[in-house]
Amino acid sequence: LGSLGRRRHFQPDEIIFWEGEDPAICGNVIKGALRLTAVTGEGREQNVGALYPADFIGRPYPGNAAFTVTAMTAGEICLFSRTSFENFLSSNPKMERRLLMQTLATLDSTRRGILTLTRRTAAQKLAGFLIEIAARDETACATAGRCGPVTFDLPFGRRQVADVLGLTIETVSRQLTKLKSAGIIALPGIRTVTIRQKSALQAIAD
Amino acid sequence: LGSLGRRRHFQPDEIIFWEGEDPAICGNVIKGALRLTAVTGEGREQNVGALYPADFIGRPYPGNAAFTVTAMTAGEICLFSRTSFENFLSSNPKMERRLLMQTLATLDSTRRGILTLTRRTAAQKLAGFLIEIAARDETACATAGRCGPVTFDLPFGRRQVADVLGLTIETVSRQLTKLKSAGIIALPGIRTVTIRQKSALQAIAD
DNA sequence: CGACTGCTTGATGTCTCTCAAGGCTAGTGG
DNA sequence: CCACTAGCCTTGAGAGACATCAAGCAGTCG
Repeated sequence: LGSLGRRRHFQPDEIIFWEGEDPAICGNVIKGALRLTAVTGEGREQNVGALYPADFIGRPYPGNAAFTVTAMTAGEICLFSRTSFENFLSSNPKMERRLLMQTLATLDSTRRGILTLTRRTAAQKLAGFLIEIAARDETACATAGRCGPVTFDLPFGRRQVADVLGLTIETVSRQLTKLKSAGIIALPGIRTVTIRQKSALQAIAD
Repeated sequence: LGSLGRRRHFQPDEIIFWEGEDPAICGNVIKGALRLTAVTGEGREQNVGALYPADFIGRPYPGNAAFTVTAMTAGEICLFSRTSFENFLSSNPKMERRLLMQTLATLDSTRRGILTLTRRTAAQKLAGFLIEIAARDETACATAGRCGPVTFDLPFGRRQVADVLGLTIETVSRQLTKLKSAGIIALPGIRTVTIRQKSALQAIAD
């Protein structure tokens, strides 16, 4: 698929695209995680989406990037120039269809995310977030037993968790300690989380 | 384009698709406006998007509808069965590309909407909402002078405004009366709004 | 050791929700 | 024509959740 692309590695917090510029390139995530952020008038950041392996990045057609793309973890992307990508799509209608399906799926999950951000309490957001991260981690590692406690690393710090969930770092921290006090999770390391009672966490997430 | 589609008219509050069913049809909006809503665990509704003429509706590939589609106004849609639509796309790669571009644009504006819903106060949300509706109405009618007061009808009631903005009807009502008291808007009718000081409204919206 | 960064914890404030009551309008039936 | 009812909107009082402001703590790097 991507023999005509150029591989590029990235480090955490590296910025791939800036909001407002026209990068004229697009590509696919191969490894790692990136985030899309927009900035409010007051200068606050808000994550509006995340990109994981196989996700599409950039815009295949002219226009300024609507969001800044920043690396959350180390990883790798495969970049194409826009023109070569367009040519590729034109000659591979199947790929174009696949891209369309994927974009529609992303749209659905983005809309679903709106619910999370608007109609949930901080506790619900955080519980849901932990479950989601754990699931993503679990599929990658497949180490954990179904019922036992699951341990994983958050791919980033409190600030970024807060930006994803639309909260402040203080609220994130308080909710985490509350979950810890309740015995639902443990925090063996600063970025390490152990889910001790997944059912309870699920109940909070609703 | 749509000679193979079936026309269907709809009335306000008519439900086109239910969340969770697999409608096996998709189509385009021709006239009117629809909204996509999701329901929280507690039974509260939240608008996650709106559909206007030329927007795509439904899913072109198998899968349950992620959201309920309800008419906001009277209007008309052009519906295709999924299979005929897929065939159409396969034989018209240009249409498929157009649909892809449109979906990407929708994704961008949906992500942009997340900012509005998470990082803005009730006053900011409502001010921005009024400006947006006014602009949409204005382009349709093109009656109003650039600087003078603009009068238009809200396409729906307080409850739906609240659902769009992620607020309660009480908060919407309070913010409206506050704007009225400040002389920024007038409310000649229950669903009619006059913008008296657009610049002030814009300043509040940020 | 001291500066720095990221996390936690506390005190206070404010915005919005919730609950509750009252008003306006429209439609209905006597 | 006038109660009467039903919806929708407004308005108020109170509570709760989260943000903000402000320290304090624990690692890390020079």
